[in-house]
Amino acid sequence: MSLAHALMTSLLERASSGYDLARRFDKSIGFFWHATHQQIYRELARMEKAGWIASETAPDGGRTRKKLYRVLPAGQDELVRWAQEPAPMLELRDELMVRLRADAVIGPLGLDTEIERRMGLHATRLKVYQAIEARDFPPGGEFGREARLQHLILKTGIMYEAGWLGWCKEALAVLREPALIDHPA
Amino acid sequence: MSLAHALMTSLLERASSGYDLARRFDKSIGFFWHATHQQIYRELARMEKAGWIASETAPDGGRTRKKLYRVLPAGQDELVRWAQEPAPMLELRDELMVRLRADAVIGPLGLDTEIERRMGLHATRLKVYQAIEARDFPPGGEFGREARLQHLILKTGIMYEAGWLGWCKEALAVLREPALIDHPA
DNA sequence: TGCTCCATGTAACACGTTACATGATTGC
DNA sequence: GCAATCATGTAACGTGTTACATGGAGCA
Repeated sequence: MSLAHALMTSLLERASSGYDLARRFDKSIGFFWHATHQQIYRELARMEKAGWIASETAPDGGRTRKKLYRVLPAGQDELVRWAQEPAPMLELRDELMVRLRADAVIGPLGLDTEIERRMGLHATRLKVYQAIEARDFPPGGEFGREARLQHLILKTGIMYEAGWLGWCKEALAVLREPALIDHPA
Repeated sequence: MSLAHALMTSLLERASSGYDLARRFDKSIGFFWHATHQQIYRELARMEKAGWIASETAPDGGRTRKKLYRVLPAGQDELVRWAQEPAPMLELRDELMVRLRADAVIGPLGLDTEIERRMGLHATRLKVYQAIEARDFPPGGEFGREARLQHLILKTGIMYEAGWLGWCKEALAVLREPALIDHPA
């Protein structure tokens, strides 16, 4: 399990409530590691029980129910330990591959529509990442270690979306080759 | 859920037993959609109950317990229906991104070793895919619709592994920039 | 008053992983 | 005879998803 470690990393960057974390996991961090608020609350409760994090009521005089979590030394130790064990690779496990295979066996299923839809999604995300890059990492800027690593993560997203965008174009070309229509099977 | 649909696609290509499917999901198909034998047996039982597939004892005179599954019309209808609904995108959800972020916040954690390990894994897979491509889709060959789509799927794997291989090189370069060691944080 | 957002949770279910179990066949 | 492989399964658990529930705060 590594949601716990993702959350601790976020908490080290800034002490937060579950709600705050859920929103951050819907934006920046969430582009690379998505989690719902239910998952987050459940995991925070476990981590507190394990002694990795501690909570205090937010310094707003009890106006809200907000709980602020911070990472305890035991939690940081655990994070360091975990960071050094081998990480499982991200598997290429895409339902679209199954659909393409089904299309190959059964016959044309109209997957080009679906691929066009996804091409739009990838293009949108790519633009978002590129906008963030232009804003946070302008060319010519001088950056320290932390910023360079964050930039690397962002560039991973850019590479990823650009790669899939290119793939969509190729896939559409293959699906629409006249030969595929003229000489079925 | 789409393991059921992946299994039906495989069964359409060839009627098989759970054991056969498990082996195929450990090789060719498994490069794009992994599943353990336990998952497969459980899913086959469900699918038979749902009337999507049917089993018969293998035509080996009862020498083995082998059950051969084939897809029923209801199963193929379901597969066609499913193939036409939108497919969830493959999310970039890689523990290594979390580790890089932790490294950015806490300080150097020696992730270059891990990245080198993964670089080896990607390189190995890439070679496997390229060997399959050279064997099954030699340049200059003439292929029908089915083969072209299978080739597209294989090329997806090649693009994917080659992309990550390139990423690993860039990540190593960033992690080893002297500036990152000379001017921490 | 009613709507939206803040903030935290419970419950049930779907899916994937790991460990364990059983027995037959094949090859040395 | 013994080990490896064939072939099928049960059980328990961890994680992720979806639906539902609760109540306060801010604003029109």
